[in-house]
Amino acid sequence: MTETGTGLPPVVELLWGLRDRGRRGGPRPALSLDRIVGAAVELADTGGLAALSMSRLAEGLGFTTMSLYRYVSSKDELLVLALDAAIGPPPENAPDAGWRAGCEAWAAALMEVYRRHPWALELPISALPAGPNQLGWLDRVLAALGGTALAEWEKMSSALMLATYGRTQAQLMVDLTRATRRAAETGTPAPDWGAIITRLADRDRFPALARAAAAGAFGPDGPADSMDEFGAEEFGFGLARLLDGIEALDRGRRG
Amino acid sequence: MTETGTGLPPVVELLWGLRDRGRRGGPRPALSLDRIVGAAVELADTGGLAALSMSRLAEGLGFTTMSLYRYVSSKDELLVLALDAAIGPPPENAPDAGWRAGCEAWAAALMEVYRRHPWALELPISALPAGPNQLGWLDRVLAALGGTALAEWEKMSSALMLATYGRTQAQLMVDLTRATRRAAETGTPAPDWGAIITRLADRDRFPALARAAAAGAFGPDGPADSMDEFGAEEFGFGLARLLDGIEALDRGRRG
DNA sequence: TAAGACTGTGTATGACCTACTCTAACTCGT
DNA sequence: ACGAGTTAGAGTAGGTCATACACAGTCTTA
Repeated sequence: MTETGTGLPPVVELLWGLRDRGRRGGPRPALSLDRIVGAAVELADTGGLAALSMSRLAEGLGFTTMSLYRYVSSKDELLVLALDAAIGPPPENAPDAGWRAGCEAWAAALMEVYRRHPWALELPISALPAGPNQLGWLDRVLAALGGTALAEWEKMSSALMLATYGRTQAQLMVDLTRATRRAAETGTPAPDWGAIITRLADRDRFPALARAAAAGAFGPDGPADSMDEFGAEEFGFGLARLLDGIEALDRGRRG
Repeated sequence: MTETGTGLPPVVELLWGLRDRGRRGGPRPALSLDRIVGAAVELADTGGLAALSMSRLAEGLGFTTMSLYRYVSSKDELLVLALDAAIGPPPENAPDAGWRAGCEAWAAALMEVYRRHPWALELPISALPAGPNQLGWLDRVLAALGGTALAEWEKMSSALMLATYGRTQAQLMVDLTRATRRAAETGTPAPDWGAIITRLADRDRFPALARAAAAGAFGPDGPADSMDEFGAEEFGFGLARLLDGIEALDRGRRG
């Protein structure tokens, strides 16, 4: 058994590097947790989560599969570590830009992280964040929200909303680019969600949906059609509403 | 090959039951897609996504594993079908309750769906919704938003935000109950995220986080601690902000 | 220098998804 | 009524995956 006595869950200890008790014997380790996690991130970056198997990972490192289990107790544990590593340190806040701009920059940076590591979107968000990088990001958005008069728990809730927004928006971006790229590769036209909906949205059964489809709320002329236009209007709509809502509360709090 | 000539993607055809060309020969089918999908939902409901394997599913139905592949081309396809089936038909809108109450009720109903089928939260949201039930839900929230002066694409974006909110909130609920239940079963105390954060949030490295932790933004006294209090304050905070933001835009639009 | 601990290896197991083949059942046109 | 064609489900088998376990070699420490 590996007793470290911190009382923290094992994954958290690994995340924070609290397992580095000095060696008490045995061969000098040729591998390291950092190398493993780094290689895992790289592998997932290039081939997606499906490409990240313990055997492929070990092979890439030049070790046997089972050697990885000296550093990680399960693949799930490794995924948690890889996620925190992929997220990386948070961006610095511009100190005097106002809380709203700070939140916007933070959300944009988060989306950029997901764009670079799309496999992070495939991971089910199982537990609340506990890694140093995840907490770093959380700290930064809480700091940005420090410019408001919200209570601390309200800032926390707002931070969660912002993080979710970034994740969702990144998901849309990634899906779109994937579909576009696949269409270009295979020659088949990209399955056009707008066209599909327009076809399926029966006017009697789905009146509101049919109206939206007819108005081009999605589809070839919708604002979310091409990657280029993606940033223009629709991109920031949800974020703007969310920040408006926070701003309204802030104004109310200030009296 | 199975040419149906609708031009729709294969999964979509299955979702909408467009594959029911009459039989042209062969034994009378003893299985059916509906039975398979229904059993899959049931299996996932009781044992989670991990319990849903093609072999277990077939065994429960009294058929061989490979027989399922006469109805479904891959497990992924089955998951899409199971998801739409689990979601079920949308709730009816109260006609004259106002758009805000409508959206709130819709979000609550969505969370209830996720509570009943927590495995749906484990599915990576791969593509945009296209199943009849998913489109039904989308139609209902668009209808509720019909009470605003928003443009159609703005309603669509708002609907996405609301759906994401419901999903995220359900995720939190499910995580919480899971942790609580596991703690009760094993006797070990539930890993208290608040306590962990409080321990890890160094005042110098994570000042804003440390402040939040000190204020009890999470932790034993935080609003999200027990399942009972969960609904009280924090529960609706994000939704309220979101709806405030939409309402502000609506007021602006109305002049 | 002996004891003990630890690292990486090799082997093995069971679960999983799914491609392919085969047999028997059923429909339809004649 | 019958033969041709089609299909449903069974059976087999292959490949990948996560991981449990035992072993041999290597380094620290007393």
